[in-house]
Amino acid sequence: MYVQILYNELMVEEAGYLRIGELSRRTGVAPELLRAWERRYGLLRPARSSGGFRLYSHADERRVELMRAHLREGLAAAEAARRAVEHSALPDEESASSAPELETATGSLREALDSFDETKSQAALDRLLGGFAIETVLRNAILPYLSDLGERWAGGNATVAQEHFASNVVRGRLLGLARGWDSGDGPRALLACAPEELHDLALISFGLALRRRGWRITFLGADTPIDTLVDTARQLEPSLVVVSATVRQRLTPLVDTLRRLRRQTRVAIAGAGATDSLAEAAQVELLDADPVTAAAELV
Amino acid sequence: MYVQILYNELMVEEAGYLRIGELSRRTGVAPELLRAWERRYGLLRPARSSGGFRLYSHADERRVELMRAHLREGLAAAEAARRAVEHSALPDEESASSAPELETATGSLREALDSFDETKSQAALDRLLGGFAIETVLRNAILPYLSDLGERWAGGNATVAQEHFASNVVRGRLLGLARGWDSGDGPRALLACAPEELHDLALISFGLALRRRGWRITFLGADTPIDTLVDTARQLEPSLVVVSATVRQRLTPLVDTLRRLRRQTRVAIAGAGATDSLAEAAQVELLDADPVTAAAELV
DNA sequence: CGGGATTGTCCAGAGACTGTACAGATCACC
DNA sequence: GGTGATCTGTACAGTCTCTGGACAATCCCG
Repeated sequence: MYVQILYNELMVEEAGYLRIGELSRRTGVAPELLRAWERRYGLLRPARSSGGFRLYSHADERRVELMRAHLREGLAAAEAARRAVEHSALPDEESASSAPELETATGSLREALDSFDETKSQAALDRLLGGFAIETVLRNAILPYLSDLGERWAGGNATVAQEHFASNVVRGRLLGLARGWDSGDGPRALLACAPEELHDLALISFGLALRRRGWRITFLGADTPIDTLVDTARQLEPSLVVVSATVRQRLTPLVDTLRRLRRQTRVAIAGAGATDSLAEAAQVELLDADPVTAAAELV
Repeated sequence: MYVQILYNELMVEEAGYLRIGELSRRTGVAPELLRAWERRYGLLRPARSSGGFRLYSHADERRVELMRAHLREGLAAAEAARRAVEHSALPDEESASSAPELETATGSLREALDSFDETKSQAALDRLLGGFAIETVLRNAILPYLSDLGERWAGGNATVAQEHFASNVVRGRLLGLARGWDSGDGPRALLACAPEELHDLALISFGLALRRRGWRITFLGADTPIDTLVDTARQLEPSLVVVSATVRQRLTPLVDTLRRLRRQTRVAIAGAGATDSLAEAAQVELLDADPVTAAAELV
């Protein structure tokens, strides 16, 4: 199923569909500048319409976002572009023969994690992260594997130890990618799991996806008491606070506090435990898509 | 081995990327002075853009930080530069004269973590891990900081959020160092925190220290149910199982199970919650030193 | 204390880097 | 056919950086 989704996305990407004005509006970068970046640094490789208009893909849009993020960090334009190009796999690289490769690598990741083989797991993650954009890896490999593992556990076909082992390998890797995610001058997001909630990987994924869009992330992690979250929000004055939980019960007691917090900051709840009615009761936003999509929709 | 890894890392990131203005902003050293330090002491060896602009690498940035630290200590500029160059060329050198440097870097780590500054924290960790053996960093910087943070929290001088934030930064870093720690052909250790126990950093530290002595590590992490630990021990047949907890109560219910597990494997308990009487009751070993020392004494 | 060495700062003129602007032509769509 | 968007190519201004040397404050040592 995920492979199918990937294919569809890639088709759309390959088809190219944004003209320069629309890309400019979305990214806030002047058309002249977009052309200059293309000419000078090869940042973008738009397809062309029959009449010669540039047609940009999702990947192009992402590259512009990356470029802007790097500029905010203070890098020179030439260097920012070099990194943006390097860091986001070229669309043809990611599409042509790679959907099977994605599937293969995901398969070996699953196998390695299931059998407590850390070294092989890291190698599989290397292949994934080396060949695909991080959003792709999260959405198509890591997150599906984790939720599948949860289901297998519920069905008695996986152990808690496997889940713990896999979580720690993945957590280390994701936190490694998170390095420096609080730098720059984008809006700041404060992320925390609800009290008693120990599943932080989806929240880290969300942070990474948000980071790619220029946000600054402050991550408090699992089992964060609501009082200290409120205090920290007051101290850091983030543009957004996200509280995540896998089950409803862990969010229910927070409703009143979140509603109060809502008066000073934008607040959202996320995770399988975040329901429509809870969001309504607390008068906060609901992030109900997968972490990568949620980050994309947030902007 | 770790030195080798570090070297490789430095090689990879050797590519220049910061222009002089940005390096100046980041380090707080005027551009003129940066050029003067390069000209007079050879402190920096920036690459050049095609047009002749200096392009500095991470290593250069670190050298400037080192230089500044030495200047703050009162060294003359020439001497400070000499040390900065020498030290950054030999990251594993732990001379007597570097104790102040260890202290300085630990200070900036504390400051950065306390104020939710992830980027600065990582930079401080870079300096620590670049300049000292990992055991030194764990024993003299990271673990003391964490226990101090715990005490400050108990005394009302630190928040849970600070503890959570710091834990996640450090956890990401340590798990990054843990990469591949299950490979090789040494004896295998299976590490887990007791049920409900969420503090896993000391246990990770212990795993890293053990790894340096040739062990293979399988890490299950926080809040591991005892049943799945026993199952996994049966499956992996490790040479040693370690269960860790910060308070006694989390180990007490495990005594009987551990005694049974003892019949098939060597077992130890660790952490502040592991007491003499518990170890005796369960007939298992007691690791009561700090993680690094405990690993050294285990052999 | 005096004199030399050290060290942080400053400058001018030239060139590099980068965002923006414009002219004249073409394209897309009603 | 008209209107708005986009095309190419070039130009330009503002900012940053370069080199090489000068200079004043400070330090060190006899």
